[in-house]
Amino acid sequence: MILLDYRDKRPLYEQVIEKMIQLIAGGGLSPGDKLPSVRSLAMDLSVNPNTIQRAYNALEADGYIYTVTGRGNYVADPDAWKQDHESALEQQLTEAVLQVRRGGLTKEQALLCVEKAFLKEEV
Amino acid sequence: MILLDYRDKRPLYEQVIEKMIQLIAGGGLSPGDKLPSVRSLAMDLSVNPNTIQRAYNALEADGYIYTVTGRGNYVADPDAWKQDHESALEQQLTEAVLQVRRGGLTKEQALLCVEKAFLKEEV
Amino acid sequence: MILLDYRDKRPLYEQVIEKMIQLIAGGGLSPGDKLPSVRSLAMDLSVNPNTIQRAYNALEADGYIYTVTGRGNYVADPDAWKQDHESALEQQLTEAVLQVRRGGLTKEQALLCVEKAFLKEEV
Amino acid sequence: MILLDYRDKRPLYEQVIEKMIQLIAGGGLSPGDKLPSVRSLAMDLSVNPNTIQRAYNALEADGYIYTVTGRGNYVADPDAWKQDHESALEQQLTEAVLQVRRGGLTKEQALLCVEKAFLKEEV
DNA sequence: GTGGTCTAGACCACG
DNA sequence: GTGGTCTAGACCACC
Repeated sequence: MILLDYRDKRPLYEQVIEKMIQLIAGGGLSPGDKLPSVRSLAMDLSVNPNTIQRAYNALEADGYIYTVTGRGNYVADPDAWKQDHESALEQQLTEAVLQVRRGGLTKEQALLCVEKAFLKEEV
Repeated sequence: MILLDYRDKRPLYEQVIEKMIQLIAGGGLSPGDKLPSVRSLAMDLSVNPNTIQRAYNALEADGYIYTVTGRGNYVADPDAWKQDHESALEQQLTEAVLQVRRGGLTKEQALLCVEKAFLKEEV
Repeated sequence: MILLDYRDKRPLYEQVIEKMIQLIAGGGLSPGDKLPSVRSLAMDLSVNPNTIQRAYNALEADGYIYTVTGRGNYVADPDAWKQDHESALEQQLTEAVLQVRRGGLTKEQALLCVEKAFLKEEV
Repeated sequence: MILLDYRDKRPLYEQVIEKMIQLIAGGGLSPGDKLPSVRSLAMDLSVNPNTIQRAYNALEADGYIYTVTGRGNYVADPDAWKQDHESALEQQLTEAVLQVRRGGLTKEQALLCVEKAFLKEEV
């Protein structure tokens, strides 16, 4: 369901969050679907349950999932996060562009990068 | 000359590196110019000299500056890093775009972000 | 695993880097193998952990190893550095030959030195 | 007469020694020729006189020049250093070859480097 | 005075 | 316990 990259410098729970959001926003998981339990996913990924718990907490705080104590975690209704999600992505990208602009990259080069990133089939 | 942001999560020396590269690539410092000495810059920023040393070492390793022991650090010839620098920036941005794309952002939205980031006057 | 030469004028961390590269390039350490931890190697060599840290950082920057925070350091995939490594060695040797040539050594004498250096069994 | 490279990591006096030996062994300076005075060469190179003094001392110790107090420094008779000089160069190169060999370079690659270094016209 | 290296000891994030 | 960062203070080489 998810594959972790141990060479990635970011904390593992951030990777879990990112992958989960991708699954949810990409349609791999539909509203109401049950997420794997904290313990089982932790086993799957050979990771400490705390790591998964932390990720699920963050996902719930951001409205992507909701938790029913004693039953499990479920994908939330899209209405709750759709706009927030997109504006967050836009802000993230705008910040990245600003940074390379500070480094001296021109607008044309930046636009080319966008084109290039949207060329490849696989994501 | 440089201002550190203590709320920034990244290590201090990385901030120093980034700011210095911006100064050099942006023309604030010209080839042959002398950088502030390790100790004086450390004093200015209220930071340990080792932190500055580390940043200068990295800048030298990447060809942005060169060091003359007992004399100081100087901005290197642009030929050495110009292409590497730009291709690194492009790769960085492409990676960022790919990431938001995975999050579900469309190409149109991405292009808009670039426009937006290049609108503002200040950098 | 490694032996430091305290009479060597070069910094200790450079010696560690060199020995590690020899171990990796020489096959003494295979891709995926775990390196000794920063602290344990520091203990072994009676050296400050920072010194080892510095060497490992350099090795990672050059692609010889990769680091997983909280887990350890591992030998990287050879594809990443094999060509870079050889071309660096060749450049280093060519530079050395040029230097003795400037000193007046003939090509024949230089070739003899190579033969001599490849005669001895031990490396 | 001599040009210093401030980017060179070695001490300045070592550069002066090397350049002088090249001049002498290469025939740019003949036995009996007068070297520039410590003070004048120091002025020329914008360097502290101590640096030149140190180089001249080393050159005299190795038999390349001889000093007449109050008169100046002169190129010595080749018989004094010719063999020492060559065997020193050979030892230096052999050591360099051993080092790249330890790094995994093959004998064939090493021989190629020698050929390459002797191809270029300029020295 | 300059940069460079090393040590000692502290704190943090991750697991 | 793992690596990573930062500080403080010392010593060295070069100039």
